[in-house]
Amino acid sequence: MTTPTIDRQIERRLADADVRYTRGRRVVISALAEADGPRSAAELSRVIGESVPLSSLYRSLAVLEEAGVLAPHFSSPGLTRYELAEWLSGHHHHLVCICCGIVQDIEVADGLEQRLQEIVADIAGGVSFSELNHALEIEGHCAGCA
Amino acid sequence: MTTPTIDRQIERRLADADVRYTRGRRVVISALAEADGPRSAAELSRVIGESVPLSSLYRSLAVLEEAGVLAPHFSSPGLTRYELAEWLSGHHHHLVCICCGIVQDIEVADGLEQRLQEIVADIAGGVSFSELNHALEIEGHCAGCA
DNA sequence: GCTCCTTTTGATATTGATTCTCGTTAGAGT
DNA sequence: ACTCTAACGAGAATCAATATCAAAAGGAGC
Repeated sequence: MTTPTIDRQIERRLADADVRYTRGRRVVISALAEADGPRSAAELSRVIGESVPLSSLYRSLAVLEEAGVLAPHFSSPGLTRYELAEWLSGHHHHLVCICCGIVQDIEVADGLEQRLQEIVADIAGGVSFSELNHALEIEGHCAGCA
Repeated sequence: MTTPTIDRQIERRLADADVRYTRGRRVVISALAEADGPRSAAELSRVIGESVPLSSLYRSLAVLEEAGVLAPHFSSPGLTRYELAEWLSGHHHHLVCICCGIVQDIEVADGLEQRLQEIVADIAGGVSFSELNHALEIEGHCAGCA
C-alpha cells in the first residue's frame, strides 16, 4: 500500500503543478506502490477492477507521468509500463524476463552502485549526449519461465 | 552498407534455419547495418522507400528476429526498433534520447566493459533470475534536442 | 529451360494498445 | 450553496503490428 510519506510527497508535487490528486489517481498510485515492478495499464486494470475505466486509467497515467510522479518503462513490444519515479521509490534497476516480459525491481548495494556510477560517468565523458540518468537492465528467465 | 563478412554469416545462419535470404530481407539487413542504432519499421521504411511494402517489412523483421539475426529494442512508447544481433555487431550499449527517442550505439572500452561485467555478475548472484544478458542504457538529450 | 513444390510476397482486413472527443460530473475557492 | 475549471467516462478514432490468402518467386530435379 502507499506509504503516508510517499502520499504526502505526491500531494505536494501535484499541488505545485496545479493537478488534483483525485480518487482515481490515488487508486492508480496505490496499485503501483504495491507492485514490485513497472506495470502496464492492462495489468493495473486487472488489479484495480472496474472502479477506474480504462480511458481514465490511461489519462491518469499520462497526467502523473507529465507531473513527474511516474516514469515509463519499455521492455515489451507495444506496451508501456509505469512505475513510481525514482525520487519517490529510490534508485534501482530492473530484471526483465525475456520469456514473459515481466519486470522486477532490484536494489543494488551501495558499493556496486557507486562502481556503476563511475563507469557511466567514464562513458558519458566521451559522448555527445548530455547525461541525465542510467538504467541497467539484466535480462534472463524469471522463476516462472525457467 | 552490409560487410561481406556479416552477409556471409547471415547467409549461413538462415540456411541452417531453412529460411531464404531474399531480396527484401537483404534490403532490410543492409539498411540496419548502415544505421548507427536500432531502427523501427517506419524508420526503415523511410530509408528503404517503396521497394519493400510495410507488411513485408514487418514480416521480414519478425522472421529475422526469430532466426536470431536481429534483436528487438524497446525505448519508445508503442514501437519496436531492431538492430543486428550482438553476435554480428559485437557487444555494445545504448544512448537513448529522452526527448526524441532516438537510440545510438556506444562501444564501451574493454576495461570498463569488464568492470561492468563484474558488477552484473555480482548482482546476478543474489537473484532468482537465470542471467543471460545485460544492457546498460544511458538516457539523456541528444545533440539535436539539447 | 520446364515442372513441381514450397516459401515468400503484398494488398487488405483485423487486432490491440493508446489517444481523442465531448457532454457530464466533481473539486476548490468564495 | 455558487461558480468556474479540471477531471471523468463512454465511445470513436488512431496507429503500430499481425493475420489472411491468392499470386509470384526460389530451388531441385529433369
